[in-house]
Amino acid sequence: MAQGQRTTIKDIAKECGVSLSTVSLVLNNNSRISEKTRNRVLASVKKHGYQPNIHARGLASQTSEVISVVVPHLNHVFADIYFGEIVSGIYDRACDDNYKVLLDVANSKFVESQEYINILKSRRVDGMLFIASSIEDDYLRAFEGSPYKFLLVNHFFPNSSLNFLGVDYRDSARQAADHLLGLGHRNIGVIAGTNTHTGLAFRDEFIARCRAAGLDEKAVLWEDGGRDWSQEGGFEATRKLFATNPAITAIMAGNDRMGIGAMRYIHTHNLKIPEDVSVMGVDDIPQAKFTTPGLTTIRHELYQMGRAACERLLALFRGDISTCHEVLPVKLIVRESTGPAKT
Amino acid sequence: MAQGQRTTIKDIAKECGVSLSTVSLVLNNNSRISEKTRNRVLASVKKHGYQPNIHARGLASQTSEVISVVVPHLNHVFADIYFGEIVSGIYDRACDDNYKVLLDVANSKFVESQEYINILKSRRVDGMLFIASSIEDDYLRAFEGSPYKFLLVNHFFPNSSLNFLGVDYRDSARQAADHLLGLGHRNIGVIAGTNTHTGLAFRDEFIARCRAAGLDEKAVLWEDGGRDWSQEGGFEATRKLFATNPAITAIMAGNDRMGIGAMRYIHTHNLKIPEDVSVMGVDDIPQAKFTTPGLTTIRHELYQMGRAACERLLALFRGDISTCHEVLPVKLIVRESTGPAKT
DNA sequence: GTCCTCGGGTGAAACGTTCTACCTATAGCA
DNA sequence: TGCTATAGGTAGAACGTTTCACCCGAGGAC
Repeated sequence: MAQGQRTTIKDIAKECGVSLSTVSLVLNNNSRISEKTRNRVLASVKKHGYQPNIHARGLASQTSEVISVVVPHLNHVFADIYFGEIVSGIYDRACDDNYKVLLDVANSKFVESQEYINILKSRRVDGMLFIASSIEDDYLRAFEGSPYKFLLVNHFFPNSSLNFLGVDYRDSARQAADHLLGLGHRNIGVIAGTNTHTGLAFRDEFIARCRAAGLDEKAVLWEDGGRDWSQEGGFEATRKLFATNPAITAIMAGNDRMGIGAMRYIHTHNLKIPEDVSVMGVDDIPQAKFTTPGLTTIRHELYQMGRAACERLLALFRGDISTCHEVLPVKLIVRESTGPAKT
Repeated sequence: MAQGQRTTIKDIAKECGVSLSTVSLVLNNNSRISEKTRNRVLASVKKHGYQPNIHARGLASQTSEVISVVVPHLNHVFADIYFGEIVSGIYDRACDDNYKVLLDVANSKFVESQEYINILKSRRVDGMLFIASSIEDDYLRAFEGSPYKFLLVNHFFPNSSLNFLGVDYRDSARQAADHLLGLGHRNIGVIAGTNTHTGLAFRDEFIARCRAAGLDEKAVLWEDGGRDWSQEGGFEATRKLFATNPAITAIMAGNDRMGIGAMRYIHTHNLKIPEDVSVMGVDDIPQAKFTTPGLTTIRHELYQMGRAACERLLALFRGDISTCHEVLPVKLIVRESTGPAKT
């Protein structure tokens, strides 16, 4: 295993008495080479444990077979289940096609040094999947009309032609609103994530649906859950909502974690779920099933979304498609945290 | 942004009327070049948004400035908080030195095609951090005495010289045992992760400590928590433990998730924590603080471990060190899930 | 016998850097 | 004057592939 010089294509060629081209063609499964020669080459390759130099290959072929996944700059972001589920989907799909996945975090260095474009210019990666989702990430508009392969995951920019794939947040909001309204709730508090366009879309559609059902401005309040959509943020937002309207009988959280924070607030104030207050989340993370009571939520198939996003990026590489603007369906999951409104 | 040919060092050289070497030296901050020329070149670089081709650079310099992080083949592994915390630490440290992080999963393809070594041979990465931790990953012993830069993270092989860095699981076990014994517990159930050497070390040291305190074989039982150390596994193991010894007053879980599963089992059987049964975990994941009651645990600084592991790998690159066998300290975190044994 | 085709293979340019060895002009010094 | 040192810069080999254009020989068609 320890050797001074690594084996190169030249060594293989010499040993087999063929040209470099022949070895290269064999390695790339080109049918020009006869069975006999092919086997001789392959045997030699195996014998030496030869592996093509990735840089030489990338230089000559102008591709890297690597994709970059960009996540936002949050504390310990890779420990976040939301991003983790998506990344898992991306990885698995990429792996199927022998693509590698490179990590990137959209921190200030990444933005200021324009790493987001340099990584493509330098050919380090063939394309990017951008999960980092903030309404502030406006620099991405630079990709409009660019030749680079690029896809936003569960995130979009209004009035932009950037490729994206995500779940249908507006339908999500409608299903959630209909569920709570159907249970008779007339005083609802919304905990919104306001730093993404999808979060805003969810909030606005949810409120619009409630208004359409006859709830007035005071009957459906919203509060910001904070920029990291955390349990703590949900806890705090719930406090504020109850302070403004003590008659609230349902809390709609923009994601499950904030929903769990809301449950915690409600429990610590000796209210019963769902008898006194119903709570809903969004995403259906595994934890949602294990809360007491189980959390009613709208399932967003994050893993599948990751897979699909990666699939579309690969399709862009292949030229099978040239744009992508796609939303995936969502599904209401009723558990025990929602029930008829207290009368 | 859209151009036919990307700018190369040649374009810059031509525009500035200097040689390729000069441009290259400027880009690598070599002091040979005068301030004047340097500025001229840098201006041109900036103007064209020039970025060196990563493959050309890698080919010439024989490095890639990329490290690979290998995690085990679990379902949706990147959504796992344990690995997520470590990966976050690794990423942040790598980022400080402008290294990139590539993901790998130790699935059957990875093992059978010997990707673990090919990725190094092909120069795709300069080194590897192996978080994938199973006693079955014996193929890694192939790295003993190899020239490749390689480090096991929170994982070790007995009787092996492989580099590693992790926390001190034996000390962890001693602190946990002393805490429970000190509270008067004399019937203890251990939920162990048995598919890692660290998990086995924890179990064995914990039991040894209890025996040393006078507990006999029946008084300290252990049960396997399953290969993914999950909440469900902890739940099921707890059931078995109580079936064997209904007198148990304390459960020691090999990680927090299994501990949370244990708590769930205990709650659903109308026992009180800690009045009837004390429960302890290991790791101190953020969730441990939010359980009811809060989970007593041994804090393993996973993020810091990731950072440290990456730091050591970089030190191996630089040649500052040539081996690494290091354990990090752990700390008992007492919350409300443990209390005096019921008499 | 000549021309075509085609299977199987080769030669060498191209990809875009890094880096060593070398060059030149000028200054300093005895 | 001749010698050395040095600052500033250059030429070109090397890195290890891919791939296009080309070659050769054999078989078939006419």
